Amino acid sequence: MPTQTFFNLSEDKKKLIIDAAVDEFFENGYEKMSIAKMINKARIPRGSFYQYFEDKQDLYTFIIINIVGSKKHSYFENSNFDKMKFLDIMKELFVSGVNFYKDEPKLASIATEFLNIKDLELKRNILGDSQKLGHEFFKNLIENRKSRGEISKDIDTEMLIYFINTINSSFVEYFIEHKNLTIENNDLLIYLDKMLFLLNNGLQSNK
Amino acid sequence: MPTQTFFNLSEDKKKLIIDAAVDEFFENGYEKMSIAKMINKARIPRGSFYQYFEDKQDLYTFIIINIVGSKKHSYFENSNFDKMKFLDIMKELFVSGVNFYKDEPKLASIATEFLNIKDLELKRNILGDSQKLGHEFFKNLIENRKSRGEISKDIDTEMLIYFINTINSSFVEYFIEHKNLTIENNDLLIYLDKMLFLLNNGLQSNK
DNA sequence: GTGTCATATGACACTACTGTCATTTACTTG
DNA sequence: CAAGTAAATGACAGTAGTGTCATATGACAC
Repeated sequence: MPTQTFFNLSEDKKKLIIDAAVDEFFENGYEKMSIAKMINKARIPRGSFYQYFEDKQDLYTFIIINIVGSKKHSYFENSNFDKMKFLDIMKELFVSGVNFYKDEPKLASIATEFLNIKDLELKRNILGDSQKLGHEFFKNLIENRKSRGEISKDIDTEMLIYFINTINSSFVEYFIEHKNLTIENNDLLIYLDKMLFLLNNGLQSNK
Repeated sequence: MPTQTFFNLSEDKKKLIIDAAVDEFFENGYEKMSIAKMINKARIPRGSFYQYFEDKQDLYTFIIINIVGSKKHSYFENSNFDKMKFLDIMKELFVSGVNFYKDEPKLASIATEFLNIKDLELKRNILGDSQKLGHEFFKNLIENRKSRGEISKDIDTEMLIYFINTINSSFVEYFIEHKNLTIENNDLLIYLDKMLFLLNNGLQSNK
């Protein structure tokens, strides 16, 4: 976490620093991102950076949790899930991911890179216990829907959670690679409906 | 591609170099992998390396295509797909991925990292046209199965290809993270069957 | 105005590489 | 063996960073 000195800075200066850091992480990824370039972009002296942050990981942790995490969260929070169909919740989850990407492409990109980080030690250092929250949410949701008969009890919950996380992140990646898909012209929603159709009915679709 | 000088080396020396390079790529990933460390491990002089390879990307390309690619390929090649059920082909695809990981964990790891590379330019440089081969294989397979009535024609082919690729790589990753799953004690196959069940029947499973 | 504290600053020493090149060595063949 | 070619070698110059530290500056308190 940054030092008190950093938090004492004016909002403008903090924003200047964070923006430059986000740019650098976005452009070069965690590994190749260089503090030298970032302080150059933000036009702050080298010494100052080390007065604010311990090192690159310290800066990254702050950005992932306090910048990326908090903004992303706000996109998937406001609905009354209890009354919604499971597939509609999934749809909203996927769409909120795309909307986040559209509004904050750099932050979304950084988030995606973070999710794909192989170094689990680093990931754990950064996330602490908050990684479990998403898992709990899905687990409760799925088990609730099983009891309502909306999801077959033959489906393994853990497997379905993994499955959903996988296709969710791949859906956003697919959107990024095919940027001509947009929510506005509906192509994206058509694609999404195809995917949810497959998820719901399986290959045979003959119910 | 390596120079003729490299190919002229004895098999032992080539193996020594490739093994050291594979180790380094495995341990540090493409970005952080250092030629300095690798030549140190292989105990070849710096000048020699540059007599064999142009640079890191040249070495990487060679390893991806001629070492990883060719070995991986051999795991999913020998069956008579035409007579098999679609789900059994999928099963074999997933299992062959796990078997490859078990026999060649470093190579499999390098392959997974390669698939997740964000720099599409680099990826294209390395793969050339061979990236399209896998896609064609699945496309033919799926359309063939649609005409046989094994897969519903309501399913979008492109989407299904993407879907399968996604869950395939996620399946191997899931296996890596849960190493207690093994083919020997059947846990892995049970998990795989659950996944294929979901893929086949969808969430409702009430056909 | 002086002391004190927080903060700002950039030169510096250090680390970890990369790619080159002049020189040496080894191998081959007439 | 002598000449000629292929390959091996490691010192070197250059690049791109990291983290530190002595010093400078500004602001406020008395």
